[in-house]
Amino acid sequence: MKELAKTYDPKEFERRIYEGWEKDGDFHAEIDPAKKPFTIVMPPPNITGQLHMGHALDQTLQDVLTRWRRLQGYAALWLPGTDHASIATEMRVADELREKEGLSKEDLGRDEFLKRVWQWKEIYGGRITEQQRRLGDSCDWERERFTMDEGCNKAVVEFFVRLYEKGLIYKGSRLINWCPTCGTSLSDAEVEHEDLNGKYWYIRYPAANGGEGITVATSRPETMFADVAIAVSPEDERYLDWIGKTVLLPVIGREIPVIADSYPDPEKGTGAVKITPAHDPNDFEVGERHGLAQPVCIDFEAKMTAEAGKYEGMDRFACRAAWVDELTTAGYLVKTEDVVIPTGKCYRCGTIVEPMISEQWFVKMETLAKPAILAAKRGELRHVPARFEKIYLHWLEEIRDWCISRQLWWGHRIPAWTCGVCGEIIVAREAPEACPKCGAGKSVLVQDEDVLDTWFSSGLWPFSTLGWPEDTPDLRYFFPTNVLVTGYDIIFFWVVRMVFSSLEVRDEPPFETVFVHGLVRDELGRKMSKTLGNGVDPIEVIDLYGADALRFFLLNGSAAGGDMRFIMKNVESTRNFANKLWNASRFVLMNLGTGEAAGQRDTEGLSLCPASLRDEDKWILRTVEQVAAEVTDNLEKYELSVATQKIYDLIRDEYCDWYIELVKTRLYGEDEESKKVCCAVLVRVLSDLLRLLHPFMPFITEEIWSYLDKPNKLIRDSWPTPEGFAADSDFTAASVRIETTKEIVRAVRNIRAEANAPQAKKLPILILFDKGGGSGESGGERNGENAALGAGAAAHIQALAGVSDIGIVRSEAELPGDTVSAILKGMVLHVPLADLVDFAAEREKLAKERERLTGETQRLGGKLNNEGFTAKAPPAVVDTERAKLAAAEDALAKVIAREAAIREK
RNA sequence: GGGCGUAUAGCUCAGCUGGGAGAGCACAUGCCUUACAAGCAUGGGGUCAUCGGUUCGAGCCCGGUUACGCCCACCA
Repeated sequence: MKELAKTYDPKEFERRIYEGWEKDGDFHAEIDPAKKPFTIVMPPPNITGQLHMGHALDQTLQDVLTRWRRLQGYAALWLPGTDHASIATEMRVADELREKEGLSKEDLGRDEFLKRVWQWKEIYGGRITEQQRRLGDSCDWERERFTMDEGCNKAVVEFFVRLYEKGLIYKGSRLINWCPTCGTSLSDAEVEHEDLNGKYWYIRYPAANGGEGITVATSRPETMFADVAIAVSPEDERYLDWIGKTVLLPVIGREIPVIADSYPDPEKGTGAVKITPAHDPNDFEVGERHGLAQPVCIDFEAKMTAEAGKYEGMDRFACRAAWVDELTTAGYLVKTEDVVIPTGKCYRCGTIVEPMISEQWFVKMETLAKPAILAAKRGELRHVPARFEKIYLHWLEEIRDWCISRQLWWGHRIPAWTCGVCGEIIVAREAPEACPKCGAGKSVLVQDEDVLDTWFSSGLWPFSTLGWPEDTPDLRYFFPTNVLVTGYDIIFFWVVRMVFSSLEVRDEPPFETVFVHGLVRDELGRKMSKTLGNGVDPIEVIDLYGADALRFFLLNGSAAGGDMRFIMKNVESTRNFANKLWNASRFVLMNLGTGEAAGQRDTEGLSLCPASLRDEDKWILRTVEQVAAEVTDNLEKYELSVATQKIYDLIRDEYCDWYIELVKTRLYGEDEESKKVCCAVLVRVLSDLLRLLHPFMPFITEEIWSYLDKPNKLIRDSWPTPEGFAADSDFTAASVRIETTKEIVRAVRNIRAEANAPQAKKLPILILFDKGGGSGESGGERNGENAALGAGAAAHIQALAGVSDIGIVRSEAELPGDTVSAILKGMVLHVPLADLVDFAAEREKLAKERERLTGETQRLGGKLNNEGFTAKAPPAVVDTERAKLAAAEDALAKVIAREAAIREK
């Protein structure tokens, strides 16, 4: 006979359970016309490294949703994969190459370098999927994808060509963000802004005719070498006379015009702005408007060009210092001002980005963004929590053309060829055989060296992974997907791109819901990062406490898109919860084991004949059903942490602390029939609890389930469905009786603890029922009293509260003098404690209680006398308040009576 | 310069569409009760940041203030 081990040891079974699922294909989603599909496409982790705690949260949320829907009978597909992460991976591999072999990627050459990256991908990609297995991810590994696999590559090329053919992709020379360290262009999203301490240098540009000239402020004096004009506002009276005249670049002596443009703001700086089209986005636009030249004084390595004269070859910042010195000496520096400068930095390496003019490929955003904005506004795309829609819309409304070419090797090569003879650009799905314009042969057609922004391919992820551009069965069945789970930090990087890409080729959003979660921070609330070294490895936590405990902890703390702190010690409590369930199950199994064949352990199917059920059985069945309904509702609303909490309470409080305790007298008793019934209920309820908990704690639930001799595995079983217990008046009445019993037990325990009565000593109790309380039956008070408590109540109270005898008294007069009392609904409970009774303390307690109840009755009375309340509040609320008042008045009367009774003691 | 979030028990945080505040940890007391000391029982502890408004009624809705945090942004 199988027994659960004495201690919960997740290491013992988590791997085994996972291997079993995988081996049996339990994660595989079959297309089934009889079932509804449920699809989540996993945000592909970068192959740059390993999963961190944020991934663990992200993955757990997705796994909960997937497992839950799978239990509900959906064809649930969670499609996994990894991202090639063009720039990030290339940097990592190049770093490794430099450190280990002292080689640059150029030393290796493109082909050889790419081989190395593919090797890296094998190692790190495998490491990531291994971590996902440890977490318990129930994703369909048979459908695993990679953003650079054949199918995804095909999708990227197809998408590129289509956009190009529609005129939505163009090649042009424009001002882009350039990272001198990574040696590539960047999209706007890849630039992070940071406020740095800097200066404004006020520099005088003398008039060409030898006059005083114009003073301008600049934070970047080193760009002066590429100045082509001074711009002023046409409405700025100070400079009206200057328009059309010229000034000289100080020291350099080059003559530049003063032009009028709408860009300068008279309120800012000196009102006059130096114009450097090649190194500033605003100036670039001004330059375009006025047809100005675009001299370049900083090159792609952030060094000064020949334009800077003697500074040629100098680093841009070194040049700045030297140049300011020279200007100062020459008397052109008017003043300086300390100021914070918002500075753009490369999101990968932190280098200050240099705006550069460069020929790049761009996606025209305006036409693509519009439908994506509409989809959200029409509600075809829902954000949870809703406030994140603002971030999404804001980004789309502000969006500018997207620079998609990168001067890198690792990524999707741009499907464009240039004809060496006539210069024609050919964009095609496959390498062209000849130039369509001049007919030149293949040998002179050169493919663009650049690769695409990594987000270009991830934007296609929800459908490229399902087979697009082919019209596959998977695509037809599983697309559009149901929900996208992601952190708020990549909404604009990624979510918007998936939406407009999908709208472009599929004419519908790629998912119904974007479920947004927050970041996992360290114990001090700081972002976990490599540089701080404060990251916690999920695997480390799993090794210590188990994957289930980690998952439950993450879920519990991940409410409503907010950030959460990861506190290692607190994972202990969820591990302890798992241990609790483990032991409760062990207890149930031990009791089932007695004298029964192993094959009969699954007593769930035993008909639960209502007549044979006791109050506590009905109560727990009803409670579980209610909570199951609530949990289902919470999951539908993506309130995962609320659901987690409810299941926790149900298992811990109701099942373990109450039901199992209530049932022990029967299990240890002589009544075999009753024993059988409660065993059936124990197993039945345990089964439902395991079903409810499985999405959250998949391992332990599957492991325990395996001891229940069920016909199938839990992962493929079903979600609990209501059977009408909650609505059954018989079950409801039984539940009320159990709640009363619990009240009495708690009251006795309280009295015992407060009075310091020995734990082991059995105490008698006396119950003074309210006059007429619970009666109404012809048999008189006695029957009414029994009805209030139920047949099994006495045994329950005796067992759980350490009570010897339960006496019923009719009046205060029948009581012994030395009791401690508790005022309960419909009764006063007395515990005779003889010399242990502290009447002074008792009076104090009662006085306090009287005060509280007096306040409460006044408050409620006032409320109910207020016509505004009775007229306007919903009837149900008024009824509740009336009942509360009645209860409070009743309790108050009893308190006063009790006070009177012990006044002389 | 815009936008957003958070402020609730000593700590970390819940609190669903407004009807007198909860959990975990910590703390105190008593228990080796035959599933569990990774446990059981009991208890103490909160003018729900602040000011004002709406309402019969506000932790929750509205406005102001303060503190901390985040995001976006091409201002010399």
